[in-house]
Amino acid sequence: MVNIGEFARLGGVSTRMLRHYDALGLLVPADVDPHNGRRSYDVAQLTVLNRLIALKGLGFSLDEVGALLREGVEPTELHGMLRLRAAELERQVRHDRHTLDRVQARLRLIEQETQVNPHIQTKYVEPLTIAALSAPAADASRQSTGAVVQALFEEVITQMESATADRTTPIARYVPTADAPAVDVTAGYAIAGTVPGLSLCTLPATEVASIIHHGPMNTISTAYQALAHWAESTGHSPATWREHYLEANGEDQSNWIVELQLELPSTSSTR
Amino acid sequence: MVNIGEFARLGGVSTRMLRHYDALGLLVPADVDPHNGRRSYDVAQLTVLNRLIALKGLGFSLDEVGALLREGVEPTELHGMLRLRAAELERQVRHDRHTLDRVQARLRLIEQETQVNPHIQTKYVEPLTIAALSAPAADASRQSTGAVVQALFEEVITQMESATADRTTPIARYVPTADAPAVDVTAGYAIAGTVPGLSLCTLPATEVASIIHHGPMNTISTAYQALAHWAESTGHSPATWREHYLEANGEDQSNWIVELQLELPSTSSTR
DNA sequence: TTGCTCCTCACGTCACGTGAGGTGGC
DNA sequence: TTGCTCCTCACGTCACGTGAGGTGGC
Repeated sequence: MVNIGEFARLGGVSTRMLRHYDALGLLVPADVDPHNGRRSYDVAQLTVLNRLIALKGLGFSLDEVGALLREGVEPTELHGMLRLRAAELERQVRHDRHTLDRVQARLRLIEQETQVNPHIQTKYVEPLTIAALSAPAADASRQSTGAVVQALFEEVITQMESATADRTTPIARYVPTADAPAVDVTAGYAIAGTVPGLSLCTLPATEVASIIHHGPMNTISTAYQALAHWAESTGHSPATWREHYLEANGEDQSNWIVELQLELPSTSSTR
Repeated sequence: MVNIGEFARLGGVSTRMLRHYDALGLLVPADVDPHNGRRSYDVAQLTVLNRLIALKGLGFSLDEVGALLREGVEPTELHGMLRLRAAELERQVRHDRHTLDRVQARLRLIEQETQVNPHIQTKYVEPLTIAALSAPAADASRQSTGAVVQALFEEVITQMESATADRTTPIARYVPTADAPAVDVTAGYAIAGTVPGLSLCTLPATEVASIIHHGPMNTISTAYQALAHWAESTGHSPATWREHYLEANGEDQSNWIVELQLELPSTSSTR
């Protein structure tokens, strides 16, 4: 039997937290002096405290931790709660990544505006699973692809809305076909889980050359030309590319932010 | 000039939020009726609202948004704030990923306990940058590697503490050397940024066979044997492997959770 | 007797959601 | 006159941190 200060030290928590857990009934001291209210804990209660901390560390609320601590939670029930938690965390991670992408795009925009920088950046992108639809376009020009992309997104949005899936960054990918000037267009949203009516496709991890465009889509050719110029001067031939619509809300396109990514074929390096 | 309800609809926010932004001085209506207090907004104020929403969407607090909205923020200052934000988001993503790993490990533990499942799972792991140190061990046995790993971790922790870098999952990687039974051991923590005195090394993305161990390290051989048995039966030769110490706090190892990952050489597939 | 630990309120945090209770405009 | 929108409080959210003000134990 130790007092609250000692128990807190042993458990690596604050005394305030222990009083809080007591108040919530999560971890009641083994004994309370009826005269002065002082709490005494059994050292064996450290096990409970550790489980409490572990569950809290998995991101459960104290309410949920309480439910889990009370004996009688069947493994299947715990399993269900953990699956929910995992799904939440996946959503959270995707959301934060999306925000991070947007913050980084804005950083690069500022750098472009203040200095005459090489706007092009090469980077590695991780594999990306998107719920998407595909269709061919006659050629790689914006005149040809624009309508195709728009139609695809409208269809994708319809499907996702009826499935109440949450959307993050819209992404389009353009792949040259064997059929001369025609390109295959894929458009969709990064997602976890599945959406009925949409196929999930995983865009491969790859090295890309990336540039940020700011403004309406009808002025994006500047960025494309810069990217094409870069590709030419570095000996790459433009091929498959992607568009990440990082800020693209509403019809007013004047503040749209779009990242163009040119996929660079792996130079069959070490790997 | 529109009333608050109309302005809220146009901006896609709640009237409550508009009143809140008014109270905080972030977005004051163009006019307020002195008699009945009704707010009127200028449609041109939608620009401000949109900027406010955009900044909030990047994760800035309303206080910070306020500072950014007041004119006179220089690009360099905004740049600084965005860099801070990006760093925060990276930390957040790493933290949530770590939590997700732990939740998933517990899920697999429950599955192992309830059913006699194949405990081994193959999966793709993304490239992982860790602040780490390396040293050779005489052979791959735990007797040889154990002391090396422990010494490495102690040194890494010392360096990171003096740099006040925050640690997440401890990770060890074992790579066979040309020098017969000896293996190279690398131990460290996933991290962003750099730590003086520690080299950053990026573990490659790869397919792995993974198994979860629960309990003290002196009982981990069961898991190793299962993994070795699996490798043998599927035609893989055990080679490079990793240990993720998902739950490993304090000296009491009885609740440790460790994920073993056997790297599978890429079968030179499509990519 | 002096520190030290312990106690119980109770406010503050962050960005609103959600009523309660009431009033002016079409 | 009836809905409809608007108004201003003010509580609730979540897990504590942080004093304030006071008391018992070594």
